[in-house]
Amino acid sequence: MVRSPCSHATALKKGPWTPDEDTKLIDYIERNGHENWKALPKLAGLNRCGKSCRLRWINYLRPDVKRGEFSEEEERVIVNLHSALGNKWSRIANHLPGRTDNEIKNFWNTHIRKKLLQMGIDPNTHKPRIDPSHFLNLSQLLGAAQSGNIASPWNSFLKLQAEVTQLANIQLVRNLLQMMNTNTLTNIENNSLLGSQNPSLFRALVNGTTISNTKEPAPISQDLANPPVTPQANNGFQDISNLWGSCEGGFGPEGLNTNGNTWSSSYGIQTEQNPLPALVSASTSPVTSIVHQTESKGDPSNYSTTGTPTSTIFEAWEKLIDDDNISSYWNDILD
DNA sequence: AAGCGACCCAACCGCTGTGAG
DNA sequence: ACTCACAGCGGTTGGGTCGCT
Repeated sequence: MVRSPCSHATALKKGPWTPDEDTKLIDYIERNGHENWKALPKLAGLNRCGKSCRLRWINYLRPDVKRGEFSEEEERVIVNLHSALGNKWSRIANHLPGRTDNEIKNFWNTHIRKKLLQMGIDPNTHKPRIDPSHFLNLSQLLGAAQSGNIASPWNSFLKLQAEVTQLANIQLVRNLLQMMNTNTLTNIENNSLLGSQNPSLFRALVNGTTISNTKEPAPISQDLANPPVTPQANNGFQDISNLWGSCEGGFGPEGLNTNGNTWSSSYGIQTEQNPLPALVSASTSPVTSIVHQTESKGDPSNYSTTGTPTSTIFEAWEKLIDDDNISSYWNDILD
């Protein structure tokens, strides 16, 4: 392996760049360009290696570098792209004019990563950090609740309400996971998603509908068709899928789920309609209350531009998790 | 005000990809 | 086919800054 000249050129200066060095580098590149980074420092009168000059120019001195805080839109794009591309910072940076891979990488590690972790989402897999055993416990709880002795109409109502609430919560988890595993594979690098928040994506979250690309037949790149997926993440997905299958039976034939579709056993893209019916009324579920708030705004396209409190996946999660009524419930699932 | 730890980010390091010879 | 040199990428580091005690 050929080592970088910088690694053994100890006579060359390292560390932070001085304003004088910056000026020299800018002046030279503006006059002569940067076709040969190796030769550039000597020609520009800099005691730096070419690699260092290149990095300084690309990450800081380039005139089109955008400085300052990342916007919410940029953050959203980064998350969407990262969910499909992984730590391909350079490719992500291609979609954010003026932002460098280094800057995006730093922003991810210092801000987004923490944010995702706080929300109970694994920043590597973009899936909720779920211990399958918790889901088993939940399944058992639901089964026990359903098989409990119903002593009175009031008791029956309370049980039904609890079940409906939990069903709605589970459906949100399901929609999130489905969306993360479907939408990101089919829509990333598609301008309809990157340019602004995708209304379909949010509808999928709140309604349980599956994103499809019927309006956007843009070809899927090879990377997106075969995204990097860790075996561990895949297993977790299957576990949840299986669990959901068991929950379907548990909720009975009263119309809560009658379609019979099941999750794909892998990261295959589901193109059929969502097997789940519409959620129950908003008054009975904290989840559907979120849905209700948003849908009441009318045109789904409004979700993206008005900055409503539930306009992103993150915010939907945050709202849900922050709700005192169900915080303990989510802690069980997400912690 | 001082000490300390957490955080941020520019820069470095080491590796891979690629093209020329 | 092979070697070499360079560009580019992603992970990591360390110095500066900030906030808390």
